[in-house]
Amino acid sequence: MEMNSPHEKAVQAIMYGHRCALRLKVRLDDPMADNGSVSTYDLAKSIVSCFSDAISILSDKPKSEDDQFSDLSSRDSSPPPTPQRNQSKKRKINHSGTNSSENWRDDSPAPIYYDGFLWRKYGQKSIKKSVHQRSYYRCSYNIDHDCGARKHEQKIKDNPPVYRTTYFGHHTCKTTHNQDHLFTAVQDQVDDLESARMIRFGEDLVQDKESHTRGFSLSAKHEEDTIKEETMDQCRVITGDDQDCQHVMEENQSSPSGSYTPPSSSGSESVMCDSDLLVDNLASWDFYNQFDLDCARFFS
DNA sequence: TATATTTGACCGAT
DNA sequence: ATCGGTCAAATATA
Repeated sequence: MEMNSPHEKAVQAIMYGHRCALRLKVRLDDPMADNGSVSTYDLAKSIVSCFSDAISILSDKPKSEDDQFSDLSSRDSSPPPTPQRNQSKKRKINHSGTNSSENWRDDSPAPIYYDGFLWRKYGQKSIKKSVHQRSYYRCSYNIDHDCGARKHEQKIKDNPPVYRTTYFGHHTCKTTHNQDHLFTAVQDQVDDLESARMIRFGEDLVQDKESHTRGFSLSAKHEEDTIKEETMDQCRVITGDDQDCQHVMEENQSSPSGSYTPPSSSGSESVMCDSDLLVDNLASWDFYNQFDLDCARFFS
């Protein structure tokens, strides 16, 4: 099963947000039950971002479904990375001296926090034409799998913010190992917390995830943190107030934004893939809904 | 201590 | 000489 249609992406975004919301609720119900590795603010921000994503995807349907995503992937053997989770405009670019079929540009209102691949930052430069610096990333499997994929990311516009990510080369690494660690990891955290609660309701959704023994870091998270600090700095200049910055940033946020720090995992031997995640989620979706109703009744 | 990021140096292209 | 991309030592982080 492929995870390509906008509908499926929207469903995933909503499910991700739902998991974050569940965790937030768990924490609000019983602050001691949570290990506190993720701040309440970050959880809330993730929830807002996920719904923004879903809304963006669904409201974009009339024009983008046919000509942008499907068309480009079917025409080219090296499509942009999937799953794509931000509202963005993808464009093939011509770059003299390189194979243009392997280069992609992606503009989005927020830094891409997860594009299906793991990246390692290897440089950052001031660019003549822009006040914003450009960050350089290469595939985290650059050495392990001799993967030559790279990307640049740069904020190219303020108000509304536009972040341009340009992809170069194609991934020769095993993408099933590269993709979906974030979702897997996030789901692990939420599942752990949910398991504890669901037992109270006589249910047992504990699943063998194997992921807590793995260790990896998400460049995208740090990438986002950098941008976040830059944005905060800009806000401070204007408002001189950190709380205002938080509000402004929250309103401008339109992607899950990496605020949710996943647990460590080495990822290199993960076998979790799209279909696993989707089936798993769909299987528990009805239960989650019922669980919400039960909780609402129980705590009201 | 291992791994990732930061940041000035280096280098090729123009 | 300047610019943009990459390297790699220093630094940060878990």
